[in-house]
Amino acid sequence: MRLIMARCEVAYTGRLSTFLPMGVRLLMIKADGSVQIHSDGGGSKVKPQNWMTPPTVIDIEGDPPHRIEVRKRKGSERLEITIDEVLADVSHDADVESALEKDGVERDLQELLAARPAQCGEGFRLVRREWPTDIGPVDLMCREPGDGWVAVEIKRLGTIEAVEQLARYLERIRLDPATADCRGVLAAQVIKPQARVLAQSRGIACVEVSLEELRGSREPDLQLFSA
Amino acid sequence: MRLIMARCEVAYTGRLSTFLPMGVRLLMIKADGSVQIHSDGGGSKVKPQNWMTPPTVIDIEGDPPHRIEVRKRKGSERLEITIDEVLADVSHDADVESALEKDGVERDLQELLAARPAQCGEGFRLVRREWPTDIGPVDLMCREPGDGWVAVEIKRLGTIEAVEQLARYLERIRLDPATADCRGVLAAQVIKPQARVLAQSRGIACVEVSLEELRGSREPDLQLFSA
DNA sequence: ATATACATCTCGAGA
DNA sequence: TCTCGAGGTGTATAT
Repeated sequence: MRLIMARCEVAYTGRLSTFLPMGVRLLMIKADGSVQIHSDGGGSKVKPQNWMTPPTVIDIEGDPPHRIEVRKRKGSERLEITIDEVLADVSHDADVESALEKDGVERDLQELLAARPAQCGEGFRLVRREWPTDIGPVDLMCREPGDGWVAVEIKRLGTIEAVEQLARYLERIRLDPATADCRGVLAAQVIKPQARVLAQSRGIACVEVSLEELRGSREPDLQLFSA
Repeated sequence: MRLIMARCEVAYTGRLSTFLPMGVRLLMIKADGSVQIHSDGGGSKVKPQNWMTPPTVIDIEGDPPHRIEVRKRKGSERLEITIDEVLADVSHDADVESALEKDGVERDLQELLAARPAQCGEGFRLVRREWPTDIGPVDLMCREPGDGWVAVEIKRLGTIEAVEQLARYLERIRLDPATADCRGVLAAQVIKPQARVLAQSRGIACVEVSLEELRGSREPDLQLFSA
């Protein structure tokens, strides 16, 4: 990783055109060929003001560098950095291996709910995860106590988009006479008020579920024995 | 801006939980209180492996630092950095003023199409930009040669979501008898194949528009005189 | 402060 | 290679 603190101006042309006037910024060039330009807050906070994702071709002219050109290996994007003054220029070997371990993403929620389908609705029994439709898989397909079908869409955050997505699935599922009666349930850790309203008008039920409670709860089968 | 190259491990708890095992990484602490941790490619390229957006409270323990704790000023997010070895630690004053000038974002596209509505469809005349509905404004409302209404949704990239959004607007617009016959047109620089298919089934027309051609074309009025 | 929509979104999985 | 969907999305704007 090469870090250059420099007074520079930056022009990007590609998906759109941008220009960043002369000023002091950090140029970060990673081993994978990605490049990013950071100011000290101001406009951008965590996002770089300019960047290019790999694969790239990087052309550094001069030592100390006075011009850096970054091009995408495929496509016509170009980042042109004109350097007035280099204040610092260091290289370090940083870690490239260890992966970030995540816990609590949508996948985890889906696994927990697949093991405890009754948390999505009274008496729900899981028929299958990732139930296929011709526009993609529904997260959970269950049956209610009366044997009616229920499609469950799982999200961390329940939005209007999630409701629309489930509505699209339901359209397809109901085309099959075998599942023509299928209901829809949106299960999420948090459900936005507007999503709730739209779900209501689309006849879709909403359930908020807590990761902690799911983790704490025993499996339904075990609860039977412990009761 | 403070840049620390360090062998460290990072634990984040908040919206979810993550853990990053010991390894050499760049810690970037900006003047605005934002913090980001970059590896040298690998998993993340342009995105930091961990980060926190301002406003934050940053607690740096030791000199050289052996532990850094970052907390959100509001909420319960926490980033805990345990440092084994500091390889470099420098501070610089980077630019915080100058704004990035952009050209070619959706706003620009909307302005150009508002001035040249016929690019969205033969003989379209603009009635108004940002036509209000009770769920948000439609980008352009036009009339066709036969005086029928057309709602135009403008995107840089035409996706399924864009089609659904326009479909929601059309639902509302058609509730008003005055505009019950309203058609829909999705105008974008690029339209995804799946979006095209969904648009077809929703009775929504698709138009791909080029920023360059829009810029190059004269206004319809001027073309009349030049012809 | 909250809600909404854009983004050079980025990034990974799957076909 | 392309397409689709998730993201600790981030970020700005309007309410």
